[in-house]
Formats: sequence, structure tokens, C-alpha cells
Amino acid sequence: MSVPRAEDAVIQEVLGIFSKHLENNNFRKTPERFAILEEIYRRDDHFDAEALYIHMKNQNYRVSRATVYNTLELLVNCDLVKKHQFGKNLAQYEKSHGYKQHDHLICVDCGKVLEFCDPRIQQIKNMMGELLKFKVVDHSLNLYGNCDGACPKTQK
Amino acid sequence: MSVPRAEDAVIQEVLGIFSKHLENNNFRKTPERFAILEEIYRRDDHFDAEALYIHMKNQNYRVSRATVYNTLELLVNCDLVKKHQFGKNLAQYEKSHGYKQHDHLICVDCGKVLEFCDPRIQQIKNMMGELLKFKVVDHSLNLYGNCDGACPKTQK
DNA sequence: TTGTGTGCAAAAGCTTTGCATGTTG
DNA sequence: CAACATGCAAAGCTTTTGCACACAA
Repeated sequence: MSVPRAEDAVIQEVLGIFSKHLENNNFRKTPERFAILEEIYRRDDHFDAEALYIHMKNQNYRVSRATVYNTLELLVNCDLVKKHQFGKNLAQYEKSHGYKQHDHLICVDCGKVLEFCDPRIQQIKNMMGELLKFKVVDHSLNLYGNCDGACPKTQK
Repeated sequence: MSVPRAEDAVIQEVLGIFSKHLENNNFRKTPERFAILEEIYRRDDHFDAEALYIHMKNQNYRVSRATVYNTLELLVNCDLVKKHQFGKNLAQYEKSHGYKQHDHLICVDCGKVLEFCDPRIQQIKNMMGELLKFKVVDHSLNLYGNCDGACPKTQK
């Protein structure tokens, strides 16, 4: 844990951004909040609130679910984390700083999530916003299917 | 309630489809199941399970939530109803027979839902499925924003 | 010091499940 | 008549909330 890591620079950066965000909004800089952010940026891929909570508990870091949820919301508000709703419950989160816009392909059999980019989405947003007189600020495009040969649960 | 309605033909059709679906799968044809389907096809737009339940109760039709949920699942399975997850909870449903594929624009302020069609979605599905070796069977594209001047809650 | 954040547990909200009863085939 | 569907209420699961205590400013 004491060896410098490649992602340390990114972590320093997002910690700084979060710190400023808290300052600007007169929120307090608590160790829990920074610990949660750091934990998120040391993880890869998508995760849910419970997994994050468990993971911090396993490292003997004392947090409550309430704080995890609270902090996740703060992080979503300052664009350091993105929240997704792939299934009906169990929201998924992912770190988002420095990531370009992308959408998701979800395997309905094994739950695997792939990412992809397509500029046509932006075109559709612009066109439909204009056409329907909507101010489109966000979107979510999920493709559902299965990952074919690679899917461990497809051999049913 | 005894006057023939314009939508009666559609209702007869979907009742027939549902009936066949139940037969084919050896599910029983209960009055509750048909009553729920009929109620759905007499309604317009999107609705949630609870609203449907309440609506049937108000007409003094005796159903339970369990049956409503159970039947909704059956209807989703035979493509007579489509299920959407716009927010984090409260799944929304809509009748889908004879409807062409469409996606949704959701006002985050007042909850209004508009529909739109764009052929580029299909292109994206095809391309990404091939590219990422995914068998894409479904998708959901939601655009979030607000309905501008028309939105009653935007004047905040 | 003072008010905001935290931990804990209980509550909330939507959906599912277990069990006894009723009904379809 | 035998299996399946229903109604009811209780349980499940994720997320939120209330309250007392702790701590950042």
C-alpha cells in the first residue's frame, strides 16, 4: 500500500476536485468522504453501493451504508461518479472523471457490462431535443443481449 | 360500459393472442388474467403496477397485487406489454401490441414521457453487436431533460 | 462551540413469496 | 380431483431516515 501507483496521480487529481466541490458548497471535508472517493478510484469497472460498503468494511475502514450512499450522491453531483440503473434494482456506479461519454452493452445471462461509443447518439439527442422541444441534458442507452461464446451462463 | 368502442377490436385481438399464449404454455385461463389485460388495453400511455392495481380495485374488481405482478410478467413475456425502468424504482409498463419500436424522452422535472423513433438506433445495435460479439436482443434509450416552456415544474 | 456528518438501526417503498383456499382443466 | 392460480400478509432487498454522538470549521 505504500508503493506509489500509476493511478496515484489520477487519485490526487480527483481528491482535489472533490475537495473544491465540498468547499464551494460549504460541505465538510470528512475523512470518510475522501476515503470513499479514493476507494472508488482504486477499483475498476462498475460496482454497486453494497459492494463498495463491504469492500471498505473488509479493509477495516469504519463507514456506514448511510455515508456510502450520501457520498455517492455528492460524487455524482460533481461528475466524479456516474450512476447507472441496468436492472430494476441495485444501482451501479462507475468512476467518470476523464472518461468520455459511452454507453453500455449488458449480458442478461451473466451480467457482464461492456462499453461502447457512438457519435450517432449525440446526433439523435440534438435532433430529438429540437424536434420535441425538449432540453436534453442526459441519456442512457443500454443494449441487452448475451455475450455468446464468452458467456459462462449461456450454456444452459 | 355497454357501448361498443373503437378499441374493442384491438382488445379482442390481444385477448386472443394472450389466450393462445396461455394455451401454448399450459398456463390457466383465469378471469383475473384476462381482466388485467383488458384493463391495460383500455388505458393509455404508461402506468405502473400499483396504479393498475388501484384502478382495478376502484372498479370493484377483486385482484391482488401478486396477481397483477404475475400477470404483467406473463404479458411482458408474450410481447403484449413492455416494461420500462425510467427512474430507479417504480417500473413503468405500456401496451405494446402493434406499436412500432420507439424510445423515450423523460422530463426530469415533471415526469412527462414522450416517445420517438430513430432508425439509427437499429444501426447502432447491429454494428455494436457485431463489433463486440454480442447477440443484442433488446435495448433501451432514454433521453433525460426537461420539457421547457411546457413543463409545469420548470418555473422553479 | 456549533451545526453538520456519521453510525446504527429502524423505516420506507416496490416487488416477491409462503400458505391456505379456490378454481381450472 | 389434482395441480395450479389467487388473495392476503409477511418477507426481501435496496435505499432513506431519525436520532444521538462525534467532529470539522
